[in-house]
Order: sequence, then structure tokens, then C-alpha cells
Amino acid sequence: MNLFNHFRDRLIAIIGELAAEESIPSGLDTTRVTVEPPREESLGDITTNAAMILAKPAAMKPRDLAALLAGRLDGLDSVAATEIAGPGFINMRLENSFWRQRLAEILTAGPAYGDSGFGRGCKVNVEFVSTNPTGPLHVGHGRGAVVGDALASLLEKAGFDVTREYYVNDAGAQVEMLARSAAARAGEALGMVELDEEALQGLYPGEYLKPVGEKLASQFGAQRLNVDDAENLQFLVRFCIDEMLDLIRADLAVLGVEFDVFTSEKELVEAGAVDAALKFLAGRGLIYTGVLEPPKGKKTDDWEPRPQALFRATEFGDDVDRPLKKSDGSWTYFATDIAYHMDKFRRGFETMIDVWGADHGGYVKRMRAAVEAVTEGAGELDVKLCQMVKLTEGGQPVKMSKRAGAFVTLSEVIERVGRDVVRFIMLTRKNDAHLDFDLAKVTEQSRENPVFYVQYAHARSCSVLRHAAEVFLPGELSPSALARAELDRLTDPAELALIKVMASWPSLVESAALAHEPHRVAFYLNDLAARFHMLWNKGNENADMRFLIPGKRALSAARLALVRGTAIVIASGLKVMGVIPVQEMK
RNA sequence: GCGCCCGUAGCUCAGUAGGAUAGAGCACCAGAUUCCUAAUCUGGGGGUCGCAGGUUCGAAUCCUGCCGGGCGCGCCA
Repeated sequence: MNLFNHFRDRLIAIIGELAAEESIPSGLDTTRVTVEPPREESLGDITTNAAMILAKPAAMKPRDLAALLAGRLDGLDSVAATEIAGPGFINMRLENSFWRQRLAEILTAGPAYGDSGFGRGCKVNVEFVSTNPTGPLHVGHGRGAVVGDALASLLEKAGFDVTREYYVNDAGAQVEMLARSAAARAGEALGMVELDEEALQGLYPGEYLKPVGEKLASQFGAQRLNVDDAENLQFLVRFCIDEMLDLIRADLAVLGVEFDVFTSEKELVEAGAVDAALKFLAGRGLIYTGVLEPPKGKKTDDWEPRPQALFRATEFGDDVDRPLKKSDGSWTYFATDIAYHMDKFRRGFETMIDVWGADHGGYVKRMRAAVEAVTEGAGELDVKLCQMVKLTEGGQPVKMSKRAGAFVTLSEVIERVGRDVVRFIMLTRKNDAHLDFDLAKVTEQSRENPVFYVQYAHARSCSVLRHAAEVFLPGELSPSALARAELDRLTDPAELALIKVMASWPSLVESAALAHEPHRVAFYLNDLAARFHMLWNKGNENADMRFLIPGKRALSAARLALVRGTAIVIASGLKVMGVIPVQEMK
């Protein structure tokens, strides 16, 4: 249950009743009315701005309207007290029994706690990673992979029907370069050439292509080395793309990311999708032949004005109209991407989310323009840009990998610190903020390391339950049994404060899903862990506050419900992040 | 030159569809260990939310203009 929406619904009903009684005008616009936590805990549990929002249209003073509303809110079940504060806030404190019910709800729901019907089953397509299949994934790709996957999980939890999609850019000149590189490696494997630095000029130098070359050599000998033969080159391209996709899929598997759909750019083009999309746009007068101005303030030595097919992106908010064809007559990346997004829309996705690297930021406007044009306003594209990951160790930049060519691979980092650490750290910043990833710090066991801090809270709660098993029967410790514990024995403010944080998980899921911001889950879990550690330490100072009190079974059972609930909510949050909760710290 | 992102405590960053006296961690200072893991916790000092206007009951948040940093600007994707 999203408790804020729950009380907002009650509030809106009260506003309707007052209107029916003609105490206030009818038909007031309540869309901006919110129910949320107050700035400070001491002000109460929930607050509403309704009186301030509605005062003007109701022609009343905010505090007078607040008094009227507060009188009715006071009569609601679970509302213990109301108070009018500041310019017209109505603060409410809820009955402790309400919070204890939330704990029972958590125990009953288990890891599904926080699942929501918010998305109403709407189809959402999350496209991420989508790198050229020319080599292994590096750390930057890893960030996009984690952000995309966690965002997808978050949306699923919020009730959307999500498809995880990878767009394989297998149609450009880069895959031909890949094929040439692999052919050279095959020649090397056969002892026909020696690949020094000079010979590798213009080719992908990474050593990951050696096994591909060896495979080519062992399967075909020297038969498939001619890259000047167009037909053979296409064979090599296909061969290499398959190899690279295997490599990429393996990297993704190690990270725990699985896609529902791989869409091939090449196949899309061959199926005529680009022609169809451009025909669609041309039919609406959105394509014309024109000459672009050279960009100002940028070196323009090789600029030659030439007429070309342009999309009227400016009609949809972009800065200039965008080219659709290269000088060699082939489609630009943009043209095929228009077709691709049109294809996604045709497959039923009105909401599309693309996760890109920040270096593609200049591309967002034109793509959004294209989506608007090609879906005639019915489709929506949100682009999440992921900033760079700065990999350090003890503050020093990490050396580049020789094996991979010019970058540190994702798999190397995962091998070093573990999958769960990588996934968690990637979500400790907003996607559009730079991320410092320190290989030493992320495995430290300290408060500074959020992965450890959150995992430790989970492990601690598991530890308590293990100890409890010495006194209680297994059946007494199951979530459903603990839900029936005498929860009214939970009376300490710190205990109730912990429940309140847990109870805000459903609303966090919805707001984070709405904002497309999975990093909020990481911050939430950090807060929840802090509350738990805080309560734990109360037991250090005062033995009566420990979870397990010898001889007091009912009290202990109630507190174990709290402990189990914490573990459940942490596990529920980590699941969204794709991180496995640990039972104990080593 | 133009566009996008960012600018919040000494440092690294949150800030939930415009809400109340702007938060957390680190660092600094002062404390807690007969304990279910002190790998943690408690308290304290620390801010012109880059600058200047505007919108309104109310702005870190929205609008405009500057300053500073990052990314990008046909024939790469």
C-alpha cells in the first residue's frame, strides 16, 4: 500500500463531501494537492498542502480552509492528531496501530512488498547497452547496462510491462573494420603476416580478436582472408559479429543482465524498415532536399556544402534539420534509428526509454523529434544519459588494459570486486552525474562503502534470526508467523521510526519509477540500513532494547518481526538493483 | 558561435512532480564496546543552494540573462 496515496484519496473524498455540503465551491482542481512526509519527523507522519493550493480558488484564507479540512481528517481511521502549521500545512500523526499493520503487511507480502499496479500493465521498452559489436564491454558500458536493467526491474515492480532490448549496430563501417581486423589476426595465426603496431593501423588492435582470428584460421585456413572481395567481406562481418555478440552476451551474463530482444540494425535495413519510415515522413512533407550550414566555431576545413535529404527536425523542437543520407548514398545512423524507433512503436511501445552514453547527448533532441513525428505524437521517448565512470584505485587512475586495447573491460572489474558490488556502485549516483569508482574503496568494510553498509544491515538481521532459532521453533520464525506476533509490544520511537521507513518503500518505488531514476533505490536502502543499525546500537547501550530478550518470548517475537521485516524490504530493494542480499559478512 | 548536462557544507553527493528552520557520509571535535557481528552508533561545529533578475502565498527546484566545468555540433555510432 502506498500510504501517501491512500490518505490523498481520503482527502480528495473529503473535499468532495465539503463541496456537496456547499461549505466550499465545487469543481476545485485538486491535481496539485499532495500528501507527503513533512520536512521534519517532529512535525508528524504525513502532511498536505491542500489548504494552500485550494485557498485562492475557494476564495478562503489558507488557514481557515485548513481548519475545515483538518476537522474532517481528524475523523479518519488511523489519524491520531492533526495540526495546522506554517502558511497552511495540515500535519497528521498516525496511530501506532497503523504502522504496526504496515509491518504485518510487509511480512505477509515478502519480497513482493512494494509491488504496485501503478503502471497498469502499460508496455515500456527499455533499450540499453546497444554498443557496436566490435569488442568486449568496458566499464562505461557496464554503467549503462546496470542502469538500464535496474530501471527495467523498477518499472516491472511498479506494474509496467517491460521489454529489455539491445539494438545491435551491425550495419555500419565499423563492423567491416572489425572483419578486416579479424582477418589480419587469422593471417597472423597462420604465420602469414606479423602484426606490429604499424600493421594494426586502422584496425582494432585488441588482443580479444586473436581467438577470433585463430578460429577463422583453423576452420577455413587461408580461404577467407580476402577482405577486398565484397562477398567474402560480408561473410567475415557475419562471422565476427556472431563472435562478438557471444563475447558481449558472456559479459552481460556475468553481470546478470538478460535481454528479451536483440534487434539487428542490419536486418531492419534489409527488411526495408528505413525506406518505409522515410516514406511515412515524406508523405507528411517532413523530408526535403537542402544544404546545411557548416557549424560555427568548429574547424571546417573539409566542409563541402552539398544538397542532401533532410528531416524537418526543427518542426519538433530541434535546432537544425538533420541529414538522412551520407555522401556515399547510404543511410545515416539517424535514418536507421528513426526506422528502429518507429518499429518499436509499431510493436506496441508508446513509452520508450533509451539509455545512452553522455557523449551522445547532442543526439537527444533529434531523436525525440523523430519519435514525435513518426508516432504522430502518440509515442514518447525518454533518453537517460550516463556520464563517464572514472575508475581509480586508492585515488590513482587505473591503468588501461593491454588485452582489450585501450580500455578496462567490465569483466576485469567484475572479476576483481564482484558482480554485486559493481551493480550497487553503478546506482549510487544519478545517471547524469560523473561516477567515481574506486576499486579499493568499494570492497572496504566501512560506513563509507554503501554496498557494505546495506549488506551488513541485511546480514545482521539474518544473524539475529539465526540466534533466535536457538530459542524459537522454525515455524515461529516464518514471516507469516511473525506477522501474527503481538506487534503492539513495539512502542519505542526508534522501532516505529524503522517501520515508517519500511512503509515508505511502496511510494518510493512509484516515484522512482515515474521519474525513471533507479538510483533512488540505492539511497533509500542506505537510509533504511541506517535506521536499522541505529536501533541495533540502542541494544548495546540498553540491554532491554535488544531484539532477543531472554525469557520474554512475546516481546522478542514482536521485535523479530521488525528484524524480519527489515531483511525483507532490503531484499526487495536489492532485487530491483539486481544485487543478491548476503546472509552473513565474511 | 550554437545545443544538452552539471554547479548545494572543506571533500563526495542526496534533495521524493514548487513547500515549513536545505540533508547524509567523509574529514574535524567530544563520547559509547561485560554486546543479537563496535565492520556499528550518539552528540557538536560547519551553507549568500555559482551570480543577478522574474513568476507566487512560498523557489535549491520553474522562466530569462550572465559566470564556471563536462559533452556534442553532415559523410562515427
